[in-house]
Amino acid sequence: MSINKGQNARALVEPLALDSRTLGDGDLSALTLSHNNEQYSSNDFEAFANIQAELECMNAEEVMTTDEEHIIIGRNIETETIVPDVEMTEVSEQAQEEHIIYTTANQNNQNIVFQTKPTLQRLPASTVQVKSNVGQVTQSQSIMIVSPAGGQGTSQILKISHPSTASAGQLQSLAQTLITAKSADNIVQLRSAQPNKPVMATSHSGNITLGSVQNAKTVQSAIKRTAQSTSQNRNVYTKMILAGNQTPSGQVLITSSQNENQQTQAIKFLNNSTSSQDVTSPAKTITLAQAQQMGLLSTNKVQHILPSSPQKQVSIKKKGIIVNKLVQSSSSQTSKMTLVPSNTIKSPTKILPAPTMNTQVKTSTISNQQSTFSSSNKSTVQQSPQKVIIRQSSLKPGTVLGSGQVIRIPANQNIVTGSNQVHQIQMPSRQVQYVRLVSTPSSGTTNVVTVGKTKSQTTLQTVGVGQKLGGQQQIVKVVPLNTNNQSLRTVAPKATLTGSGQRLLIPATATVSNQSKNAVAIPASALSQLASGQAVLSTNSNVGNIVVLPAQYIQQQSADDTKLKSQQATSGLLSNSQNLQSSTGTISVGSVLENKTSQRSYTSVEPNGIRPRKPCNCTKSQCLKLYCDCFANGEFCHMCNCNNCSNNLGNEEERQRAIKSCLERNPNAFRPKIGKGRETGDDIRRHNKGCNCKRSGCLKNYCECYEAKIPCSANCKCIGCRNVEEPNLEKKSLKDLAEAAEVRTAQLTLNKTKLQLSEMAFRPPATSNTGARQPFNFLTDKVVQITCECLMAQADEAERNMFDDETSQRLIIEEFGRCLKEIIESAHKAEAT
DNA sequence: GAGTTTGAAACT
DNA sequence: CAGTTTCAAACTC
Repeated sequence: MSINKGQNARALVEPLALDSRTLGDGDLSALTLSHNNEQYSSNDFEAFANIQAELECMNAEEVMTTDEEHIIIGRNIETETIVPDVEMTEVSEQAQEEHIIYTTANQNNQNIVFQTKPTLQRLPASTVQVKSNVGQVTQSQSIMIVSPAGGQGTSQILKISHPSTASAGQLQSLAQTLITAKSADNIVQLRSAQPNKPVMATSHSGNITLGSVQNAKTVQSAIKRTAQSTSQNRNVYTKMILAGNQTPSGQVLITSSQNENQQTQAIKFLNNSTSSQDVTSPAKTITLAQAQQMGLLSTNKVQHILPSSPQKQVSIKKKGIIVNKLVQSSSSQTSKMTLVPSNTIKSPTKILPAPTMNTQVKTSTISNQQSTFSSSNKSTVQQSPQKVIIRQSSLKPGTVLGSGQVIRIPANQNIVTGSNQVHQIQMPSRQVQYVRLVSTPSSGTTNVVTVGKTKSQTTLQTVGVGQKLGGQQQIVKVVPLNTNNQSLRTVAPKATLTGSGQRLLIPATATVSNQSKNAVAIPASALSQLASGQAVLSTNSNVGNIVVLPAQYIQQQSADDTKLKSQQATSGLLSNSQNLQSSTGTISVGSVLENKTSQRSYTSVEPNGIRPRKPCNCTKSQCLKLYCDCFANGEFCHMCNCNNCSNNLGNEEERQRAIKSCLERNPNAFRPKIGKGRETGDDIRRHNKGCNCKRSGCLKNYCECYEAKIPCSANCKCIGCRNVEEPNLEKKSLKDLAEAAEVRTAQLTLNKTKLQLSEMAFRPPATSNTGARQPFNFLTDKVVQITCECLMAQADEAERNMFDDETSQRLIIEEFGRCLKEIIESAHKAEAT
């Protein structure tokens, strides 16, 4: 991570709907490998793990790609047995072994490696080890798929981009966290790949190698060896495998690769299914070219489907691999995915980005989010965005999935893509939700993704995306709306949108309108806020809707669903909520983050470190006015006590109108009120608008400045302000500090009042009929008021200093004289001008 | 927990 | 833009 510091990671979370109609069998079905007839059950993986355990000495296979992009293809299986997902990895440079094929040394050419079978190994959790090859790699990406060993539940896919150097410890920490989070039965193994050794996993995983591959280099991972050298442009991979033994605890497979060329990615699948088959099919790895040769891929149809950066992803576009794509953008960037915790956060969900983009972004609490998200339309995003597409195939109705679920793509699915990089995959009838994550190239941060699968009949899916921007972790969850089910406390998405276009619930900014039909274009600010936990609602008239929500919203829904549990006989949503919790809770991102960043647990602090907001109690505003803090902060009401609340997904239109109305009144309405001062330095926060307190002395929470724990500034129009900057905290007693603060407060108040008086006097509101500005013309009520305040302040100061009455009176009179003098002088100045 | 106070937001 | 009203949070009892 240290390598990538300074780079901002951007993640775009997109709902993807997979429409089987749009994509013919020739497209994605072709992606199915020859062995796709095989179906793998959860037991398969277990068996596979056993096998691999035997072969442990040989170490697991490693898929090596020097390239930045990885494509993951999941196959959808209607049966309970689950076919292992296919993994596609682009390989641009060497580093391949027998099974690993890389087609071209040219980085522009990107090969795709399909890996159908994950490599599993069983190791006691305590044996978690991370051995990573050391390279000068600046970045690496890993994809984790976590699926419950019991076969129940949905698998989760995690994409982790991380600096290669730091990956080992982080991965280890992550692995441990993941393990501990779910169950003790999880097995974690971290291996460092080493060149020159045959990759075990690939060998017995049955990778497909094309003879056409050239320059393939073998990369081997040796167990228990640390990479001694990352020599010569070879890819170095670190593999971490987390496997849950039996129980529905999730299995996690983590693979990280490192490359000296600054880009390495490895994708591992750990598939677990409910079926009882004992045989696991070996993983297959093929390049994209191979896939084409094999006829698995049609070169044409899929062409435009994949989001891609203009430069490096070209080949992929041509190749038309659609399923899951990971693109590593810039060489130096780092990204990381972790699981989003489903901890209880009782705070409203952020929905809306600030209307006007980019301008204020760096102020206040969301400053970290602002990094340079740009809309997908922008070229900057497209240069080398990281993209992750997570898709979930529908399951048979009634199928209960455990915490983890493997993302699958039905063979006949089609991907509809817009001009934007954001792609949408729709599965109309199934309401399967897909989410793709796109991170902008320049970002070098970590992404957190959690994918949870819900019950078949529900469209609820959670995807948590966390970004680590500016050193802060941010998590976003994507939740598809259940169009027909009310249990989500959300109203069915309105079909008002034309066609299947998706839109974002972003207030009134023009950027939204630019998005193409099927693509969701998230403006930079939107993404920024998205990263900070705001939500994006996209509605698709045809298909299930997906809402990007902060992690806590998931929990909210879980809680809400729990409430509904007693009410609804059909516990579809309930199961959803359970799945959500299980999926997100299986692997606690919070703990992961905590391990890494020592951040507080999500229970009390949001991922970005912001304390959760208090629930509102609005009664008359419907939570659609700025009176409502939730609304004012662009959040959905969540766990609030409000009445007749319309600040929720169910009142989208109404809410949008309210947002628009607010923006019309104040374009900055949704901007943070607390920004950073300009003149006094960037470190000082200030209230952008200032307060207007009159009676509280700005020392109670009525005062927004005081509430924000910032001193009043020149922006404030408060009267009798005592909320001034604290003096330097030295080694003084509390009494001394209090006295000093009091004196300072009085002085500042006095000075401020004088300044106001001066300003008032200098800008007289009235002139005489003759045009001459006489001093008395300046004695407006305001001036009188301020003068009185000056006198009172002087009296207070005298009292504080315990002057005697005579002295106090003298000081007050002197002050009065000073005020009069100032008024007169101001009058003369005005007259002169 | 009810009532009051307060100041921002909304309204005129 | 200023004054007033509305509103919800903060505060008090």
